[in-house]
Amino acid sequence: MPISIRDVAVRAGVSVGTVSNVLNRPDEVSSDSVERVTQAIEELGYVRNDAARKLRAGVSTTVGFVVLDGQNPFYNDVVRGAEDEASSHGIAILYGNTDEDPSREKVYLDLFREQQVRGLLIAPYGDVMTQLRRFRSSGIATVLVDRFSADSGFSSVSVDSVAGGRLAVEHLIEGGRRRIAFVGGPFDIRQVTDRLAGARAAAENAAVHIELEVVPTSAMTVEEGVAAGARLLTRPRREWPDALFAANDLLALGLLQSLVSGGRVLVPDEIALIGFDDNPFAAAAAVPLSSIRQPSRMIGRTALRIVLEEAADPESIPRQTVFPPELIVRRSTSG
Amino acid sequence: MPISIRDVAVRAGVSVGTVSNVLNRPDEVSSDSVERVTQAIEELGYVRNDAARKLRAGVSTTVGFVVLDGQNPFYNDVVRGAEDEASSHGIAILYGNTDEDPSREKVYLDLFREQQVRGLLIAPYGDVMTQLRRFRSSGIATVLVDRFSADSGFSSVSVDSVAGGRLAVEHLIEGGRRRIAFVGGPFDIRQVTDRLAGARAAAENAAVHIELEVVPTSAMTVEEGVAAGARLLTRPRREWPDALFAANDLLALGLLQSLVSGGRVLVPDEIALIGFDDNPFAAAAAVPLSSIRQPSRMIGRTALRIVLEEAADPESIPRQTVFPPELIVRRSTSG
DNA sequence: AACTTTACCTGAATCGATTCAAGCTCGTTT
DNA sequence: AAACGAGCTTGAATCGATTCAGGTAAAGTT
Repeated sequence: MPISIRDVAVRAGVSVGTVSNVLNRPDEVSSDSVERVTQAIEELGYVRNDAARKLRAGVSTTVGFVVLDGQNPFYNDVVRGAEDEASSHGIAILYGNTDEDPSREKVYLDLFREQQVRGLLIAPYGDVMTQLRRFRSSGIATVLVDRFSADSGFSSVSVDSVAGGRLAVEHLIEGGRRRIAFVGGPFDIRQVTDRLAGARAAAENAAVHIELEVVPTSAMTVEEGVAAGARLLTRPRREWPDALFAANDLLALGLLQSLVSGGRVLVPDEIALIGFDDNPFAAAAAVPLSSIRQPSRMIGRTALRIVLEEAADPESIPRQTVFPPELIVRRSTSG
Repeated sequence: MPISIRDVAVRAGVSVGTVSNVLNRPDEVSSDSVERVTQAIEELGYVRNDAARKLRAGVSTTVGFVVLDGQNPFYNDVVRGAEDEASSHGIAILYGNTDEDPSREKVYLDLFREQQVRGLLIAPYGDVMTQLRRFRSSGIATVLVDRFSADSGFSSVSVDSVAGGRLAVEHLIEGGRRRIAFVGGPFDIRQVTDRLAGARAAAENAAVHIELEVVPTSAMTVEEGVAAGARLLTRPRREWPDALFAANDLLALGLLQSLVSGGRVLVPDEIALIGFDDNPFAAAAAVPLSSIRQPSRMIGRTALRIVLEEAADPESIPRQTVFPPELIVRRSTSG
């Protein structure tokens, strides 16, 4: 026997219309009624039936968030930011983690469309543009997260990865490093190529000559980092780079593990190391890791705010929001 | 102009009742009708309006999951397991991270009750029993995750923390350690006291004399681990314990950082270290961390399965599912 | 031939919150 | 005294999918 607005109305001695008004526009109701209704709600433990509300008023109180790697702390932080903003608007988040699997991506998009979410945030992996256009034609506002896409016609919130790459390599150069290796891949991930582009720009603009080599990986995981580190160390010592820039902190943690285990390499004395994302575990590594911080919570917050605005105003024009990255210096580059 | 079941009915030349039957019990409809309706749905790009469905049929296609620490990889894994199970049932997950804040916990519970979720999974922090009982009286199935609670009248899925504590300390003793410190806190978290109880049991049952001291912390974070490690190291060397058992891997990572930074202590030679949770970053630490693994995905999967079963059968009796923990040995204890 | 059964289909009632035209009370204006 | 307006309240219509009593036609049974 769930309690309906009718029960509340009876208890408060008013009509259902008045109860609804108390809930939605309390200023148009006498304070006497407001009080009686509020009390009745309290006593009965009434909660609005969102399904009925959604059906009649056509407003949804959920926003979908599809994330491509739920295990990566960076995305957890982004979600956390979105949550903060959402809960202050009384909005709940439907969460879907695709683990870089395009078929899961599709499943979630269908599911969320059935739910008629108010809006959709997505950190896309595969080619979801077709799906997303269907969303838009259903009138569901959509914002891309962590992916800049001027051409797609969707709003986006991301960080300037090129600037981030530049920051990282400039920092290494300032620290006196001259032989730098970029470790990352695969190269069909936009963020990877952007970060590398930034690194290249920094190397070319430097006042001194910089050697920049690329050490490709097949994924951005700790394991791949370990493997890449081991490969580097098979070289004769004088061919080692004197600094590594990893495309994200998971890779960097793996590299670090390879380098320091068994006391083989002194970090940063022999090789400096910088990552990307400022993963909370990176600060806690054996040698605390320098990194490029993305304002992850802010990204989530902003994305949610934009999606709500676009949901409210269907005429709104897609906009690209780009945040600047921030250099975080720790021991791994400041020997 | 969203497309409704009525549009589909017109297009297919049948009644709305038949369309609904095609959607929900296709075996009671002639194959001819099924085909015509299916095609009409396809052509019109119709998707069910879940709000109307929920309102009338009272069935919900979402399950709420309230997590107490969204930053902890352990919970991310649990959520991932729940997701897997959920999406195979066409169910979406409403996600709420409380960050150990009881007021956020309350907000989410209200929000999810408004949404009339099919069921609720919760890794509770504060005292939510009152709230939860209200859930149950609304007929919403509820399962506690990562918290055993025979008395509460709710089902639960968790790991035997006492056994885990025992495993950890037995392993340390077998490795020849005799002066063991348990690092953890606060002690109003059930998992902490359970893990300590297991540690105590192992120490008491050992064939040799074991000194077990308790080093309390005010939270289970990396920072607290670092602080606890620093405190330990202020003692004269001969008063150091020869092994540490941290109540979770975040603490252990912090301890490790304190111990090894600057080459102060050899791990495991001088002090062995074991954690709990088998956090993926623990395997990648400077000294790979031994730990007690919880079958986190399995926990999530199972919890979701149970909550769906209970939602389907309101007469069902609450049951406690307890998984065994598993010892994972890495370098930090096997010098 | 009269009946029962089977296999489908139909369409109105229903879920609960919102909305809005219409109504009611009082105090104010003419 | 009649007319008016401000301030509130009321209750029926509505959203779209589901359900179910009732209906129909064809097949099966006696």
